[in-house]
Amino acid sequence: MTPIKRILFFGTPELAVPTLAALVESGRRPLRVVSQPSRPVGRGNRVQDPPVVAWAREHGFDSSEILQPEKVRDPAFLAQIEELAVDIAVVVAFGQIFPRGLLRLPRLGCVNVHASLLPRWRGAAPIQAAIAAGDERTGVATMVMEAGLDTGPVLLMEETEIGPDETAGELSVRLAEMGGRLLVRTLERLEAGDLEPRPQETLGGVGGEATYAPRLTRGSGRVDWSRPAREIASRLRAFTPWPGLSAELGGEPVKLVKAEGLDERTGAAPGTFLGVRDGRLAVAAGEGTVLGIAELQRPGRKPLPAAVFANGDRSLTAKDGGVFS
RNA sequence: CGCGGGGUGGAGCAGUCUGGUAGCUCGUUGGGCUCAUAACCCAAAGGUCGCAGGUUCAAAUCCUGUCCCCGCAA
Repeated sequence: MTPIKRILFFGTPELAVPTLAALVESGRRPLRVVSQPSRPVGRGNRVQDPPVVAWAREHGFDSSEILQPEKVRDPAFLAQIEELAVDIAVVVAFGQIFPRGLLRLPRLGCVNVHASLLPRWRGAAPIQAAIAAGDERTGVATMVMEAGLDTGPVLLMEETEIGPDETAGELSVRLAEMGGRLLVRTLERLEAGDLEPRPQETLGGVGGEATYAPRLTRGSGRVDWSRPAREIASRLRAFTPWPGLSAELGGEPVKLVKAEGLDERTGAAPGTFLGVRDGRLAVAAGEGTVLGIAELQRPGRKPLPAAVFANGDRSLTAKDGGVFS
């Protein structure tokens, strides 16, 4: 028995909130909640607290318990942490790389909640990467952090299926909840002393080979019409709700909001608009496949069901129009 | 004063730069065709062009102000 009482929580976005909530609900209220600094965000450039900070404030954490260091490797911040003499640090989607010094500070080290079946999809965007790659299963893992990014030994891992129509946004919500519960179980078992960290190389390929999921870039992804429809649809789900996937029609950008592969073949050039099928725009994709776009959006406009979009959009009916690129 | 898009009949849009009393697709209503139809044909109804003011012989269109909606700042 090694009681784990003195806990530090590191997290920033919405994705991290359920984990913090699970900690608090399980009676392990962190000593401090650490997030990225509040920055001017949103229309009008107003300063907004990150979701984790907002949640903490609403749940009884006062300002002295919330830390928002510009850089965690700042000596003053590290000294502050050292003084707290914590047992463990819990990290989920924090957004800054931990220096070695910080990794060593907690008595039991730092535990990260990562949304993939390690060692598959290490890195910043594991959820999106899994969907984009067409994976049927993914999960969450708790692991002991070490200097390499997401390379540390795994404590617990839990799998789940990726729904055929599930978007990254939807899957994130589920995994965040799962991650919170998994973390609590991890702490319980660490406390009980019956949990051995397993190096990722010894996991027997649960998550497959080690792969890396790079941070998604700002700005929308671009449809590659030469790819099969199913692949385009997977990428779309992975990039929903952010950063989105767009194409060009009639010289203007269009964002795909919802699409799927159709049971239809065509000899038409990729990108060619084939007509409306059951409320979807059928567009030729790679290898003779056909993509069915159910919902799409013009810049500055709201998302429209394909049938409605087709009524107003002239590019589709123009003599030489009707080609996506 | 962070950057940008938009507000035109019930829905989605064009028209605004190069002022001249409003157009397209869908929907709605009536009629026709058909064994029948969400299909097709014909016809009709429906808009103070966000709001206010200004310029003009004339403003959806130009100018000024104002309200509202939305995207981005990863």
